[in-house]
Amino acid sequence: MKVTPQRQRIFAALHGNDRHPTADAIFDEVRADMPTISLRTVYQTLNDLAAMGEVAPIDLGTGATRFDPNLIEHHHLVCDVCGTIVDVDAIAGIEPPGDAEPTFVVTRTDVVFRGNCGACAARPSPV
Amino acid sequence: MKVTPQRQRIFAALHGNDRHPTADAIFDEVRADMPTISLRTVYQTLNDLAAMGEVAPIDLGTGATRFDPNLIEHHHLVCDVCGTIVDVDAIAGIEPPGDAEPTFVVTRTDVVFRGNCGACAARPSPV
DNA sequence: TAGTTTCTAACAACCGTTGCTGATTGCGGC
DNA sequence: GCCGCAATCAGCAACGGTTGTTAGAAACTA
Repeated sequence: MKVTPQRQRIFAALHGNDRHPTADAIFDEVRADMPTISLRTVYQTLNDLAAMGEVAPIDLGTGATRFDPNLIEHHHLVCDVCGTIVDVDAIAGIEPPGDAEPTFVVTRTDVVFRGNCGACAARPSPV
Repeated sequence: MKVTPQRQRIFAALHGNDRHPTADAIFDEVRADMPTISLRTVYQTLNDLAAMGEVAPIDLGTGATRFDPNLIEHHHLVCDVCGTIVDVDAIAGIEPPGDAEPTFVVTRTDVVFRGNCGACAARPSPV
């Protein structure tokens, strides 16, 4: 895997960002420096990084896949109003009730808390 | 909201099905009885039912929105190999760590256990 | 029966993503 | 320095899932 300027820039864009950007957001940011880069390259690089375990792709039901440079196990708060995503520490001890599907082997547990972030909860409902 | 044959059939297809079908799967099933129904009508009806709270749309990262007639709060097991989805009872007491984002108001907690279902775990890895 | 409202079907469009392809780049060997 | 190979990149087209639009059909009301 070669270290190309495109990849360096994409990698940097991810790690300077705790907003869980979409591929499109990365594309916009990188394009500010490299006007000729293509969206295709961004997708390709993000998928490569994900395959190497350098970033975690997450799908929070917001329509587009997001990429998370935080590799430590954690969960997410998602604001239904503004779409903001916030990391929270993983919670220990979550597992399926023992009487359900005892043969299922769990390899990952995704927890998403949905609701309103502080700013949106304080604000009166949007008109 | 009128009760039309199309809606009745779609509603029935959902409630006779615990596989969390996609709109497309519903479409195929209903079309067996009503060859002229359009995919558009299925989507529209499913969205209407969801808006009324009669079914719950769920996005488990499988690419398409699924519809769950089970309205009681519950979580899901998702097999990474065969895509099977199984309901499990909700787990009490899951909430974000108290020291994180204390102003966030949680309205819903989605938990997805990913891994291998019994059949897929038992089977030797697919060649 | 005419008017009004609701629903349906068909089509095209949209979004996020990926397959394909030809051009480009970097690197090792000679 | 030159050649050939392999990897990469950009651009476009295409794909799956979903929704907007619209014209026509159906049902309900007065």
